[in-house]
Amino acid sequence: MPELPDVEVFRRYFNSTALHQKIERVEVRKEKMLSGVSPDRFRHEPVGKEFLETARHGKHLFARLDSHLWVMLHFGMTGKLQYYKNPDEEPAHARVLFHFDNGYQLAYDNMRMLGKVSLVEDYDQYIRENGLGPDALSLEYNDFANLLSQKRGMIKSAFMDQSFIAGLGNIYVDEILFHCDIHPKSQVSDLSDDLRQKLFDTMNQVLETAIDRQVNVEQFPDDYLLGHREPDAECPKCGGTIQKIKVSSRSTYFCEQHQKKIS
DNA sequence: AGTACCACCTGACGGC
DNA sequence: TGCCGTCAGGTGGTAC
Repeated sequence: MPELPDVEVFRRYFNSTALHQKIERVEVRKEKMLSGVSPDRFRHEPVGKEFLETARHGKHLFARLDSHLWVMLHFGMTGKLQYYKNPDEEPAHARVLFHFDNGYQLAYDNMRMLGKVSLVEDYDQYIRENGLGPDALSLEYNDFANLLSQKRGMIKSAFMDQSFIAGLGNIYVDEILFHCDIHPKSQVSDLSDDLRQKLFDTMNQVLETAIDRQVNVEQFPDDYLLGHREPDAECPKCGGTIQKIKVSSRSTYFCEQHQKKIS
């Protein structure tokens, strides 16, 4: 799941559950999930502290413990959070757990373990060092247009590139291009000013809609591609046929009828 | 700089 | 039933 909207929903969930609870113990079940911090330090440093606030940049979630100490959570393809008291509510692949003194625990669950968990001292420096571009939802149009004008290659590849814009992934890039009537293999350099504006507006609209609906596919508007991601499905916008292709080796769905290559 | 491919992991599903 | 290939909403490295 976790693209920007999912991570934003996780962040709000974190805020309404684990914030301001005193940490009694940190359990690291899969040390491989940790990055840039020793298991020993990660187990001990948060103890006695509480999470004071959260922040999100792209698909990265940060929870602040101190003025210069954040826990960073990245969810890969299968990560999620669960806050619970009763042990039988523990998710199936809990890899790291924060135990609070109210008897609850926050589990970082990640079946495929493709994500990472870290301790970060300098938030801005972390974003810089990890080559993350500006967050997709905090971008002004002028900056967006400037970035695009310096970018080359296929549109889908560009929007998937986290160093270009942080937060979009396979699903939401397809969704945005679907609503802009743009073929995913179109070249960035072929975009008109009007299309740039449309891409920007659509990006914001799609991300905000997904967050607003809690990333619950059932509640997405009827004309969204999500929910019709299968070959030969009927396009919910124009009745055309949904095609499946590979773009930079990722499965890509689009409507062959209304998404034409710009040239 | 862009692209193509492999690798990291686990699990679900379809075909034989 | 069991084995096998393929696929999955992410990212990092490497080679052309």
